[in-house]
This record gives sequence, structure tokens and C-alpha cells, in this order.
Amino acid sequence: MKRAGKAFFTDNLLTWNREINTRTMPWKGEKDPYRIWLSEIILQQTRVEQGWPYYERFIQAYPTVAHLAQAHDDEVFRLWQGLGYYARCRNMLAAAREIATRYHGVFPNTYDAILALKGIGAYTAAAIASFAYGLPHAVLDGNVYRVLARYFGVQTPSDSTAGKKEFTQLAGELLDKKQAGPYNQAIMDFGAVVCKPQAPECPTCPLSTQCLAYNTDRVDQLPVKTKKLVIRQRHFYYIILIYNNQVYIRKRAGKDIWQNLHEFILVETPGPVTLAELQASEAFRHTLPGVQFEVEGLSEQYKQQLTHQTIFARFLTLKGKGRAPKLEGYQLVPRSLLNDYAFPKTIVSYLEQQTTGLTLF
DNA sequence: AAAGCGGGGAA
DNA sequence: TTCCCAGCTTT
Repeated sequence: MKRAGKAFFTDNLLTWNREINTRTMPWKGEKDPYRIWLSEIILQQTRVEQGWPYYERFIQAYPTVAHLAQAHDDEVFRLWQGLGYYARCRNMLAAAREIATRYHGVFPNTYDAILALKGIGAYTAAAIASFAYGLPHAVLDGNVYRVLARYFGVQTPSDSTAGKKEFTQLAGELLDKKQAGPYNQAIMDFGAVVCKPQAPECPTCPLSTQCLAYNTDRVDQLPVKTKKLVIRQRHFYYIILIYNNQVYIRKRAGKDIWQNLHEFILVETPGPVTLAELQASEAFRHTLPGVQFEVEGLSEQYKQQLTHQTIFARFLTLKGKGRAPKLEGYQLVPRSLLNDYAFPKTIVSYLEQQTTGLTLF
């Protein structure tokens, strides 16, 4: 497709990058493919400021892909705790181990081989290929969609198949193939610093004279997105059943949220219930068959907003009487060792409240 | 093609 | 509240 202002776009973007851009990040200019890969996985759907400390901790704990490949799953998940999208962590471990075995610890250096690794899609493959090896692949992330949609006035929804194709084509044409790495870095920095989602810096933007959105006063309407989110509400009651300073936990599995993170005994109800209703419920009696206990307390309601779900959680502390029962799927661990396990944010928040003693039942 | 997957910062 | 972030995988 013919579009106006392509040369102007690339030239002025690179000039802005050279003369004005002062953005610095630990992985910027990095040439070690392992470090680039690690940063890219951490930054998928994640703000730079949020991922930054995790990157530092991971590099510290696992300086090479061999270190990461040899690490224990639970230890790595504990380090990932709080970052979200935990499938990234699982895929990252799988990829590290494939690099260690199949590639004998040497990071693959072709776009297709990189793309074939677990957890790496078109964006991440292009980023690694261009940053580490200078290969001519254009990145297409949220920043690039926004910058291109505005500058060229692309109205095709960026989250549609047609839009993806169109933006991919356009991004590839704009790429400076002789300096793919710096170009990719520049367009993402530009999107993050100048062409921001809200309140972009149009008045000082070096591309504004040719920006279609700016010149038709439609900056705040681009890019177009279509998909509407359906958010489900769920009610979790976590039972902290204590025997002799030990509690039951399990690792979450299956297709639900928080895979590979840990949790207390979970009773989920269709809606909010009182303590009496909870104890009388089929789910509760099925989960704790014949268990004798004393109620120590019920916490306030914790709310956590996920992308597709709202989680309402309360924590019910029970002091077990008699011998600790076997509970299917759960293990009994000392409370003092809870720090060794990765938990979802809601549970971490609850545990912190207990530790700091801000909440008395 | 659409759904599902976290957590946090900013307006 | 709503939006969206250096997206990918599964259905």
C-alpha cells in the first residue's frame, strides 16, 4: 500500500533518537542474547518500571542461560512472584532447557529458530534477532501499533487479523534494515516517551507536521481496538487450617488462573456467603470432610482485578483439633516456610498484613 | 477468530 | 473506574 511520508518518518525518528532520546534501561544496547531474551520475556505486557527490578534479580540469580536451565521450578516461580502472566515463567524455563540441551547452551541466532522457542512470538523474535544479531526484522508491539496508527492514520483495528497483517507490512517497510536494532529501539522509545497512549507530546513532536492523526485532530481516537472485555466475578474463600503451626497449601494446576503458584485450601462459591453459609455449604464439607476445628477468624474482603476476572477473597483461619487429616491434593507445611513458595498477589497481601500486625480479627 | 492469562500505574 | 503496558498460547 502506498502511504505518504515514509522517508520522513524513518529519517526524523532516527534523528530524534540520536539527538533527543535520553531513555536508558539496563538491557538497552545489550548484546548478550540471553540477557536480551530475559528482558523481553519479562517485559511482555509489562511496563518497563515494573519489570526492571525483576530483570536485575534474575540476572543476579541466573547470570547465564545454563544457570536458569538448572534451577528448580519453584525457586524460579518464587522469583517471578508478583509479575503476573505466570505462563511466561513456565515457557521461559522450557526455553532455557531447550537451549541448554538442543543448542548446548548457545542461544540460537536465526529468526526462525528463535521464534520456535517456547514463549517467543513474532514480537520477541524480532526484538532478539535485531538487538542481538542485527537481523532485519521489525518489532510490532503496543508502542509501534500506536505510533503507526496515528502517524499514518490507520483505522484498521490493531487487534484484528487484518490489522495485524497491515501493520506488519507497514512496519517492515519502515524498518531501516542497515540498523534494525537501533531503529526498533527508537520506535519503541518514541512510543513510550513522545507518542504516549494518553496526553502525547504532540506540540514538541518532530513528526507532527506529517502526522495524519495530529493534523486531523484524531490523536485520541487512534489506534482503534475492537475487542471488548468480559469480566467474570469470582468468590474465593481460603481456609487456613492450622495444626501445630503447620498449614495446608497446594500448587495450582489445570487451566485456571495462577498456574504453578501456591494457595491455601480453596472453597469457591457462586456468590458472597456468610461464615455460617460457608461452613454449611456442600463445597466446604466436601473439601474438609469430618475435620474438627475451632474458628479463629475471618478476614476482611480482598479484591483483585485481573484482566478477565475480578477475584473477591476472604481468609478463614481454623485451628484444627485432633490429628491432622490427609487432604487430597494439599500438603502440610510449616508456616515459617511459606516464604519459600510463590503465591498470587492477594495471598501475599494477606500474609503481609498478618506479619505487620495491622489486622486483628 | 476469539478467549484467556496478572499486576500495576496513570488519568 | 478505565485503559493499557517491549504479547503468547490455547481453543
